[in-house]
Amino acid sequence: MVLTVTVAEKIRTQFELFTPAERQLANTLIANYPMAGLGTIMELANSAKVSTPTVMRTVKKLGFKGFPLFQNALHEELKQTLSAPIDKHDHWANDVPAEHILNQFATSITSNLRQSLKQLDHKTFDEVVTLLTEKQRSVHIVGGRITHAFADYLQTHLQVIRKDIHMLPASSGLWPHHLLNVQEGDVLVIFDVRRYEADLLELAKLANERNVKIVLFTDQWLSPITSYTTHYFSCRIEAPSGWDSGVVTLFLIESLIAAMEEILWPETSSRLKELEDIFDFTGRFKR
Amino acid sequence: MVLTVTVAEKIRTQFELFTPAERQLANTLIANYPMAGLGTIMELANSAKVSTPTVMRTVKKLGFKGFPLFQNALHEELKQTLSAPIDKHDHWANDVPAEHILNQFATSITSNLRQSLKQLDHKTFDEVVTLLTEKQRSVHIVGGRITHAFADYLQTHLQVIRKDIHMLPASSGLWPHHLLNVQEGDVLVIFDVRRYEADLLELAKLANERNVKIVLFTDQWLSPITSYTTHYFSCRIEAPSGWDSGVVTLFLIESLIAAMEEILWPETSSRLKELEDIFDFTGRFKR
DNA sequence: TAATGTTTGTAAAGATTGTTACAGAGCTTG
DNA sequence: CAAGCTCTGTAACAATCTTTACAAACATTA
Repeated sequence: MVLTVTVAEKIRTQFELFTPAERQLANTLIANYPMAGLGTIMELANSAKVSTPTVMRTVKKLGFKGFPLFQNALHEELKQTLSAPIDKHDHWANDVPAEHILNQFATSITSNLRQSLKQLDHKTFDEVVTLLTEKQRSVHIVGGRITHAFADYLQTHLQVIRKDIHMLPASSGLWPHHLLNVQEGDVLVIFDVRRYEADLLELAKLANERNVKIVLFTDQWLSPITSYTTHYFSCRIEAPSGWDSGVVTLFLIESLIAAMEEILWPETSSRLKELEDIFDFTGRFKR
Repeated sequence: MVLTVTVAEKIRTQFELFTPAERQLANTLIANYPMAGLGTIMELANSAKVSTPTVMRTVKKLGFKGFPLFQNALHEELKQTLSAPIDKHDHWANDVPAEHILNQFATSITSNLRQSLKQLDHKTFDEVVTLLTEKQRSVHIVGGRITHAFADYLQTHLQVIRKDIHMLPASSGLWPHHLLNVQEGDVLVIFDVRRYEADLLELAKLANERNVKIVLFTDQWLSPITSYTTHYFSCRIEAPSGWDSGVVTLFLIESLIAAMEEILWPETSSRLKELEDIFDFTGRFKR
C-alpha cells in the first residue's frame, strides 16, 4: 500500500478552501506534523484552540470518513517515515529532494545566521539600539544598488516608531546636497555589501568629518567604510548561487526594530494608533 | 519532563519477568517499534495475537497506570525522534542571554522557515520558476506599504537575469494606467501580507480578468488575492515583537532568483558581464 | 437595517475503547 | 493424580472518545 498523497499535501492543496478556524487548525497541524494528529480529537482541538466539530469538519473536507481513519493515514505515513534512512529526516522541505535548491538554501541560510550571530558583539547591537532611539538624533538611511531595498525596509518601519527618519535619495548625485541637512550627532545608517560602492565610501568620509555617527551594515569581508565607524554589523551573505543572500541582514534589521520598539513602546503605540486611524480613514486596507 | 528511560528499554530490562503471552506481545512491540503501540489496545492485542487484558497487564507491569498513559509515553518519544536537530540550539548568539531579543528572534525565524517550507508545495515553486523564466512573458512586480521593499529587491535582481521586468509605481492611483502595458500571459508578482490592502485586491481582480498570471507572496493567513491566483507562497511572519518578519519572504525570493539563474545562466552571464563593464566604466564601484 | 447564508461552538447521543471481574486452561508439586 | 497455583481469555462494565444536531455568532448582501 503506497500512499501517493500525504495528509500534509492534502492540507496544502485544500488550504484555500478552508474557513478561518479550519486554517488555524491546519496551521497547528502542519506546524507540529504529524505529532499533533496522533492524540485524540480533543487534544488536537485544544492545541489548535478550536472545537472538536471543527476538527471533524476539516478531516472530512480532507476526504476522510472519520477521525480514526484520518489518524490511520497519519500512522501509515509515520511508518514509512520511520523506516526510511535517517539522513532523510534532515530535510527542511518535505517531499522535496535534498538537492533541491530550497533545501540547499535553507541549509546555507541557517549556517549564515549562526555564524553571524556568533561573531556579533551584542554590546554593539545594544549600543546601536540606544543610538537609534535617542530622539535628539535624526536618523538618515542610505543603501547601495542592491541594498537599497533594505534601506527602504528599515525606513518604512522606523518611521512608525519615531520621527526624524530620512532616506537619502537613490541618486548619489544628490547626497552632498542632502548632507547639509545632517547635523552633528545625527545617525547615518549605511548599507554596503560587495561590491562596495565608491560613492558610499565618499559619503561616509564626508559624514565622518561632520561628526555624524555612522552605523554600517556590511558583509563578512567588511566594506572600507568600517574605518569611519565604530558600529558595524557584518552579516554572512553566502548563498548557493551566483548571488549573495540578504537574509541575515534583514534578520538584523528586524531584530533592531524589535529592540527599539520595546524601548519606545509608549511613543510607538500612540503613533501606531494614529497611523491606523489614517489608514481606516483612507480605506486603503481591508478589515 | 525529560524521559531518560524509553519504553523500549523498559521492555528489555523487564523481559525476563514477563509471562509467555506477555513476551509475545513485547516481541511484536519491539519488532515494530513504536508504530505498533500507536493504535488502539485492541489493534495491538490482535497484531500480537494476545488478548486485550494481556496488553493491559503488560502495560501495568511496565509502570504505566493505563494504556493511554503508555501511549502518551510513546508519543513523547516520537516527538523527540522527529524533531529536527536544529531545535537543539538553545543559544544562537554566544555570550548573550537566551532572553536577549537576538536569540528570541533567531528561534522564531528558524521556526518560521521550517514551517513555511513544510507547507510549501515544491511543484508551485518549480512552476513559478518556469513562469518567470519564460521570455515571452513580461514580469510586473508590485508590493504594498511594507512589502514594497521586497518588490524592489526582487526587481533589482530579476533585471540582471532577464529583460522585460517592470515595477509598478508606488502610488496605486497609477496602477490602472500601468495595467494597459500588461499583456495577456504576462506575470504579475504581488506581495500582500496583512493588513491586506484593498487596492492590491482590486488590482489582482483586474489583472485576473485580463488573463494575467498572478504570483502572490502572502502570509499564513492568506491574502484574499489567493482566489485570483493559482500560484501563491504563504510565508510565516511571526516574530517576537509587534512587527511581522519578512525573513522567510526574502528567503523565498532569493531561492527563486537562484533557481531562475540556474536555468537562464547563459543569458544571465552575458548580461552580468555587460553590467560589470558599465559599472567599471562609470567607476561607481570599488574593486 | 433586515434578511440570508456561513461559520463556529455547545451539548447530547452514539460508538468505540479501556478496564476489570471472573472462570477455565495449563502447570507444578506433593 | 489432585490440589493449588499461575496464566490467559471471555464478556460485561465503565470511561472515553467520536459524531451529530442544533443554535448562537458572525459576516454578507440587498
